[in-house]
Amino acid sequence: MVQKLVPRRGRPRAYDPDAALARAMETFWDAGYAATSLDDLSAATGMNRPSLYGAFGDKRALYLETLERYRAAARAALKETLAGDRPLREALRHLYATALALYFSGEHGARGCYLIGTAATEAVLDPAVRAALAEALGEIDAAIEARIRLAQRQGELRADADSAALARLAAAVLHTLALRSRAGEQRAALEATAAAGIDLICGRPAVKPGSRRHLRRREGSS
Amino acid sequence: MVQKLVPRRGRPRAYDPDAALARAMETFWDAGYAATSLDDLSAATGMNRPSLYGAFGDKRALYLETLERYRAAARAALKETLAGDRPLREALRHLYATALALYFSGEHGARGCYLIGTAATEAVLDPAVRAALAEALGEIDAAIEARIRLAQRQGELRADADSAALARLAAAVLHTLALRSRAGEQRAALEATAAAGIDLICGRPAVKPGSRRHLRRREGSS
DNA sequence: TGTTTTTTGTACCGTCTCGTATAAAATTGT
DNA sequence: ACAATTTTATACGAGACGGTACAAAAAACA
Repeated sequence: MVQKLVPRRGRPRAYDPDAALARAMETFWDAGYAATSLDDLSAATGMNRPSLYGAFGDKRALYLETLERYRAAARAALKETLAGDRPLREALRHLYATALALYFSGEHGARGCYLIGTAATEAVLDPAVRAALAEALGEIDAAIEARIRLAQRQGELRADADSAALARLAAAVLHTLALRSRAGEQRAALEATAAAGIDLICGRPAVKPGSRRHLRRREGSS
Repeated sequence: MVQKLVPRRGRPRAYDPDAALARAMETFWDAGYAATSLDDLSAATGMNRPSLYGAFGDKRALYLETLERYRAAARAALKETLAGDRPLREALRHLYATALALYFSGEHGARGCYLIGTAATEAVLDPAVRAALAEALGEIDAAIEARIRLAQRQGELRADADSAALARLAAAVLHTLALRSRAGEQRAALEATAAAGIDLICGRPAVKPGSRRHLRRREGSS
């Protein structure tokens, strides 16, 4: 990653670009894009304004780069948690646990998902942000759908289930965790909701603890 | 509602406070709280800045009032769509259809839910916004849970299902619709996701169209 | 008609905003 | 040691920002 092989010609930069990007992301994450000033970013990264400009361009370009950075991290997390070496239930449990750990990692309290906390607001009026958000959501859907199809091939889930629809609902659980954590809900409540979502998606209906007698299911009325 | 009974003493106000509040909300809805300036609000409402100040207080107080207005509308919509005069499936279908109609009603394209589009961003650093958001989400959960319990009493849903957990997952479908519409997803895709969510919650598994042979369900692996 | 009361419209203030110009500092090459 | 190159640091400028003072306007009261 670090290509410091041939030393550059002039004065060496006093910052690590990727670390600065991470700090900038932290700042946007708490306050949102619009409420974060260049002074805030300068203070968070330790870079003064001209250096910020030279490294990333203007505020919006910097923000778009943080979105790409977050997407790359999310991609890696999806690949790791949804690996095919364990049952689908375990994979989803791992996915939701990893997400909650991230959503609750803020210094100023829980802050949820970076995309939902910052990009969702800008998405209406900024096409680039909207595109990044839509692509990120699509990647999550696709990764979960691929894992569900694997579970279907392995006989964990009935083969005629709509894997795409189920994946989008599994992603919906992720979305609600992100939103609710940002709204201040307790982590234990979100863990319970994640577990209930897994039960619903993987085939066991949500049942009040203490009254799970038999697991057959009523059919819908229509 | 209108108490114009006894005419006030001084010069009559040239605006309708509630209509102005609605216009202000439209403005926040598109751009978010932080990116909306008082000039934007002045232009949208037709009120000049001193009038805005006299009527609502500062920008934040005005925003908090729009949140209350939205919550009141949401409360009314929940009551209407979740009425007990039809099956749960129909009630949820009506709820999601009403929500989608709202989420796609923006002038600058779909904008999703007002709370998710604006309040979620401010919630981390503004306790009042966070409280309003949390209470609004709680009201939605509670309304859906009450409707689910009714369905259980009427035998539509098995009585030992965890109504609170199911309600939070039904709300999660609402949250994902709000987010995805703001991300630019097509309305038809969201309608399909809503239908799949109803199937999952009310008891019929999501099945690929064209292969719904029998409706029995696999059990979870654990 | 004149006084009182409330709202409107304009103009303004201090502050913060983003972005940049400019010079000093720190390195490589010769 | 000196020139060339790149980054840093300070400082600045034009404009937008939130919020308010003040006088004109429009109504009810006397």
